[in-house]
Amino acid sequence: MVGPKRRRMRSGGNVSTISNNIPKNNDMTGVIDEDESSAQTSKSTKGSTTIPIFLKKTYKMIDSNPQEIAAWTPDGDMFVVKDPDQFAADIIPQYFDHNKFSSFARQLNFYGFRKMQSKPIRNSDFDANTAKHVTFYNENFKRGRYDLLRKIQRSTRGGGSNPGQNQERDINQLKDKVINLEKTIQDLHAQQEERMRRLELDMLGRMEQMMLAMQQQQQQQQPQYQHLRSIGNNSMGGASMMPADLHKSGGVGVGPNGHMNGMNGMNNNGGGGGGLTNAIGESLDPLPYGARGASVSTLSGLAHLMGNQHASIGMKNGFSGIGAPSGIGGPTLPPHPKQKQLQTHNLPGSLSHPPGRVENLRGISALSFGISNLSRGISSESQGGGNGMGNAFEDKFFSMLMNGEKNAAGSHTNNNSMYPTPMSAPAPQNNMNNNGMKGPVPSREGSDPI
Amino acid sequence: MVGPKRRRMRSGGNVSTISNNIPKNNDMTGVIDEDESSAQTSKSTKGSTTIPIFLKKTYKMIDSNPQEIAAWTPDGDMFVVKDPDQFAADIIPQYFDHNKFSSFARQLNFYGFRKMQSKPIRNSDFDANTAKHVTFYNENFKRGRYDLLRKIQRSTRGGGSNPGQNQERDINQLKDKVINLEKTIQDLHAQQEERMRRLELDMLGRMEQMMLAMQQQQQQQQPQYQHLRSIGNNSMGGASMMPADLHKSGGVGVGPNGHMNGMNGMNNNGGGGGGLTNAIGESLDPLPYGARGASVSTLSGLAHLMGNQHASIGMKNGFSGIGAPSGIGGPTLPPHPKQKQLQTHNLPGSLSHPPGRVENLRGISALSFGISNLSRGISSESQGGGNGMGNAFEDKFFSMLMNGEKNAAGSHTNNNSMYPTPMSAPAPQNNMNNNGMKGPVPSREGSDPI
DNA sequence: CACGTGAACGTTCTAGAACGAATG
DNA sequence: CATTCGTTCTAGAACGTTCACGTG
Repeated sequence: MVGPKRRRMRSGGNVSTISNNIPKNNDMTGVIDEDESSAQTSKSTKGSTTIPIFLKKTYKMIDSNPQEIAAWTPDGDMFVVKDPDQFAADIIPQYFDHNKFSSFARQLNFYGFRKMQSKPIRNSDFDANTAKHVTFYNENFKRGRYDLLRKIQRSTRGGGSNPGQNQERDINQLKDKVINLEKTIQDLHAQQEERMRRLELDMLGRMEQMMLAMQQQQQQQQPQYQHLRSIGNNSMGGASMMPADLHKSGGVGVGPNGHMNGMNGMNNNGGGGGGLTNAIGESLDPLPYGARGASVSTLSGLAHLMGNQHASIGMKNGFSGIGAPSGIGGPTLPPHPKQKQLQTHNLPGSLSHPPGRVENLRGISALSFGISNLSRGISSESQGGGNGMGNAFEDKFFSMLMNGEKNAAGSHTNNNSMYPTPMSAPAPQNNMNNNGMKGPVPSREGSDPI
Repeated sequence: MVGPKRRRMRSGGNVSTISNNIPKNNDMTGVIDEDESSAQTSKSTKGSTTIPIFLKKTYKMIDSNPQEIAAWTPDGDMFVVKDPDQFAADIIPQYFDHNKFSSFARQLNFYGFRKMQSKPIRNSDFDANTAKHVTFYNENFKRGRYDLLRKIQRSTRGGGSNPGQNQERDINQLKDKVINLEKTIQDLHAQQEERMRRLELDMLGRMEQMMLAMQQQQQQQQPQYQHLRSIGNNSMGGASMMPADLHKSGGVGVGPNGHMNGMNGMNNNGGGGGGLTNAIGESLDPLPYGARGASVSTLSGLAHLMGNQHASIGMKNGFSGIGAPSGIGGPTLPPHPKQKQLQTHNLPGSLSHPPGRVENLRGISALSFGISNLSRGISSESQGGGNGMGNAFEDKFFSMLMNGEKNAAGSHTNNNSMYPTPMSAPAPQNNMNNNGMKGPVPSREGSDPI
């Protein structure tokens, strides 16, 4: 094969020339070749076993050349071309069909070799003797490890010595994953909002209902006579009403029982779905007393509250949500929620909402009516009761905030880990700044003086 | 230019990769290199490990230069160039291909170093000896911590020349990102529950308030015919009413029990729902009527509130949804808004909770009383009037959610540093603010002492 | 003015593309 | 003719060095 020429030298005449020069005996015989010689180029076999000719030649070249021109590094992990010019002129042509160092380097490149930096840390270290040195490294190209060559494959080929490819795949997969996760998160957010919205609507609806009911009752009652009647009849609406009567009359099982009864009555009304019942049951636990009591009395109270006096009270809190903002007019009604929110919102800017609610709650709590108790009871559920009324709510919010923060925090940590590396990250500046800014800096100043 | 000619070794890819892999002949001997050398071959190895040549050189430069010209600060956290001119003229050229201090500084800049201020605060403090001193600081550039250098990366760099390393880095980053995202999702799930609960509590609290207010009003108003009243009260549905009566009359189960009773009544109305919310919502659906009845009685109170006097007032504000909308008689009001809402809600079935709740709303909506208006009014506040009723609340909630999300989000991206502290703060608002605020502030200023 | 950053230009190394040659 | 490899030339990416600009 090699024998007679052939080889493409290709390009310029020089090369060719050179090649000519070259005897080509190539024979990189020695340890190396033999075997393959035949195998050679053909890709035939292959599998991993096939060793590209370029590698065989290069290995032999480094292994058997004058140390002054090219050689293995002391540890045998890399090879150094001490005099590229001479190497190109005298050595390369002996093995390849050209005499260009760049072409040799390109080939090394195809096979995954890397040029090692040769620059000294200190220029002073610069040594004319080594200045020209060019070192190449390949994980599987080491002195005495001819066997490793089979692991090296040309980059353009499927093979893959290049880890890069696999990694790329991984990267793409991960990117897809990230995209999906982000999407999921967005969906979750959307859902959350949706739920909250619904819940609010639901609550509002309920409130309306209550309002209506109350109004109606009032109307009915006013007539005076009716009430009684209503009782008998409507009773509740029954539901609740009924029980009441019952209780009275019978002195029913006041305690829980009484309730139960009442409930039952109610349930029947509501009756309906099992779901309801469940709900009810649960709900009760939490706020039982307060809630009830509150609610009961409440109504009338509300009017007041909302109305003039009370409202103001609520307002006091400061937040207030509700009443407060409303200022005068608002005064009466507690509707507030929003108002407060608004206000709060404005203030904080960022967190606006959450706080707002909290505040509102507080305002409410301020009312200090039985309600407050209720609220607590409620809140207590989640948290634990003891706190001041407002507290409960506040706590909730806090916790909420906390959670939010936590997340953030978590992210931080995590992120940190992430970012560090990432340098690549979009905003380098940020990274830099942050780093620089934070911790260290401050402390340091003092030091300056030095 | 300057020095020896150009050498640039190019740090680029090589450096990194190479450095790692490389055995080192490079010379950056000294303490420095060794480590890397081993690193081994594969370029794959660690991305992070790569240390830019600039840093190696600078480290070595500071570490091995005459103390008179450049040195570490006493604490080893920074380095000081005592005589920039001499440093530029004599030292820089030994390591780099130029002799300009500004170029050196520019590089330091790329790697995140900050120049510490050395100016004296008082003129009198001026010291000719230190006047020229220039101090640079980098969180990961400290005496005896050569290992930290790997954490420093060039700001502009996308990755290094080495694809492998870069890819690895990317992969790690992506993996971290995935972890964070997954965590975020988990948190979101957790938060969702929490938020819903809170929202419900909040709403319940408000409702209670209203109830109380109404009751009070009622009482006030009614004084006349008390007998009826009791009834009337009861009416409420008994719920609330009942209790009242009971208390009065029988002193029934007073205490808690009494409440309970009331509750029952109420609950029934509102719902017995367990947690207030749930109970109510649910209960309502089921038993609309009853509820109403109950509520009605209550309502009366409300009616008043909303209705004529007070309510109207409140309404004025605009917010308030309640009163305002209710306009005159609650009843009169056009319920609509909600209905619509409800409907929409219903649609979504998907969300488990929501739906249920929604439905409740529907029931309510069905009532189509003035209440609906009320609700709207309320909602409107937050948003601005025009929207559908629910909007206001929705907005709030949304915003709330948003905020929460933001935080989370923030965390991902920015926050890193920021949040850490927040949690502690008592007031939610504060927290938020703090968070945002914090991060940055600290950073630099201190340093400047100047 | 000082400091930090952006932009321009040069250098180095790696990778892509084009084309020839050899093998089957 | 299809495939693979060799050889060149060129493009891309990243860092290094300078110079200039904006902010305080």
